[in-house]
Amino acid sequence: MNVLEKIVNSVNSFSKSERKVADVILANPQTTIHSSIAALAKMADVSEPTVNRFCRRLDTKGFPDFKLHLAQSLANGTPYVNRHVEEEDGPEAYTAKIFESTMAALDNARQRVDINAINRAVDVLTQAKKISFFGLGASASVAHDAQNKFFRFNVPVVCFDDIVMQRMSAINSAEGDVVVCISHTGRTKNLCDIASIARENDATVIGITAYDSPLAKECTLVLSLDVPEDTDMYMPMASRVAQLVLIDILATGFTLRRGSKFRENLKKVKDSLRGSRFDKKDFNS
Amino acid sequence: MNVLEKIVNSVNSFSKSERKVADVILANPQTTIHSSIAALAKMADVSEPTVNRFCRRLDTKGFPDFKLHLAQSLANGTPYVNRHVEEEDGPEAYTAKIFESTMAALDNARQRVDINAINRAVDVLTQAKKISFFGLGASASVAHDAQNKFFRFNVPVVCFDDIVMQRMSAINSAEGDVVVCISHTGRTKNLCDIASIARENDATVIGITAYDSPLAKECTLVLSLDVPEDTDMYMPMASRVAQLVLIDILATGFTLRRGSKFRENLKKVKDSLRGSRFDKKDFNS
DNA sequence: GGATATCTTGTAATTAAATTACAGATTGCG
DNA sequence: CGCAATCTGTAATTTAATTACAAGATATCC
Repeated sequence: MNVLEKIVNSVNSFSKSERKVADVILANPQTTIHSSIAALAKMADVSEPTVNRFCRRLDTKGFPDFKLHLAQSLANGTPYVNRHVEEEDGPEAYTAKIFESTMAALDNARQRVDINAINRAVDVLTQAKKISFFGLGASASVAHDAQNKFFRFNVPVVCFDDIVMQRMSAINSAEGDVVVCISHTGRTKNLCDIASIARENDATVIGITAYDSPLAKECTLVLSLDVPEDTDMYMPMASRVAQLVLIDILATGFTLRRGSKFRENLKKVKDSLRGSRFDKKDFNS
Repeated sequence: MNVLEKIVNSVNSFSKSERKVADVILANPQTTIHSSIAALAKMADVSEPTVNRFCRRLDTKGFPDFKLHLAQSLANGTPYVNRHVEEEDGPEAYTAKIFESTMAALDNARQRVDINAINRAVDVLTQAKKISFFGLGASASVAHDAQNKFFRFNVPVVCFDDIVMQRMSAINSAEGDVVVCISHTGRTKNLCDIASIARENDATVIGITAYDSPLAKECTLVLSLDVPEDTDMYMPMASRVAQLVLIDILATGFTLRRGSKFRENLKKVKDSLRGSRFDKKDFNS
């Protein structure tokens, strides 16, 4: 866990002097990592061994080790201890906060993601006769993006953001088909229906959704991200970015499984765009 | 700059012994930050002052300071010094690498993004009579996502991923309308045309695209991200995530500008979904 | 309410680590 | 081949961190 957070959490278990140390560190974390134990002790108006004991209490080997941990915490972002956007934030503040909170969400997702599930999903996808991506609302754009990636693999891919089309498509699915249902909450009724219908028709259903949600229950395989959504803005933000990265991972896994010969194929797809674009050289000259 | 990268870059300017040190550090960066200068010197089979000189050469104050910098570099991700996915990577490796490279790209974008441009874009958007989002290919899903965010603001929003519709829409634009063109490379001919047409019809054109690209030239205001795309996969990945975060930022800026009363409106939009979802309580019971 | 036990905190001594100064070795160049 | 410049290591010095111990504060129990 992040040392800074750890300090905040265990602030109650500190003694009076240790608390002084905590306050000084939280107030100037950046200064702390460039200070000696003597300097910090002076700032907090305590003795050097107290600082040392403080470090030990946070499960570090000593002061230098503590500084290392602190440096890592600081590197991981958050000059804003609070990453939530607030009313009075200017452009600089909210821009930084959104970048930071998105990165933090990704970091979180990385740690929690189930590698085995990803591997199995890639298995299933590589063997699919047809792949369908379904999402509604904000998740629809994720589904579109997935389509855009997977159609390059020369596999039949469909993507619908319309309930009726999704339903018809699901009813027509058969064994060997893979249906990917995308929903952050996993509580969208229509999408649960789709998953259920697809399963009844022997398709494999992969859910990119919250673990333990109604949708998850309907799926053959669940890829759970569990990104805590910042509800301040009443919009899906970080969760959707994590979903996209997951799509990237699946697509990458897919190409790796297919081998390097297959990769050349992707290059062809990319090169096919050349005619529709301004050439780099043309433009520079 | 990241110390690890710095080491890799300046590997040529090192002397023989310094290079030994560099090799050892690059091979076991995690071990390094927990070693004393003596231990590291032994591992690299050099003397302690050599290690110290090595640290100084990288613009750090000395060995402890160097360790601090190294710790920060490591915290920012990359246990994989090379973040590029490789043929022989297993699921664990490529999953981690994609998360890491995406986060690195976001961090990079955060540092380069032009706050003033964002602020002006928010200005323009808040005053728009109508907002149009246009993108093609991979950028189309970003445009969809933008639509999904901005339509909540009760502003007329359109989004087309079809060149003909885009063109018609652009021709119909008028003063006070804002057209947002999204393209990573900024070299998609059709989209450049759209931007040009929209401008001729007095719309304000915001480009989310590469600085100094043909598309950028056609825009009133450019939001440049300059995320270096990992071309190994021949697919837009990190760049598109950065674009999405930029959309989040614009949407957030928009709501902040409108004030807290407006925010309640967003809650209403979100609450309107309730009927289409399984209730949390229903499900848990 | 006082005495004892426990927990805190600081001082001083010790140990460990990093840095500097200097000298020997190596390499490059005339 | 020899001089100069650069590199590298040894040993001394300095600095920083830790430990041991004692004094003070606080709580507890009779």
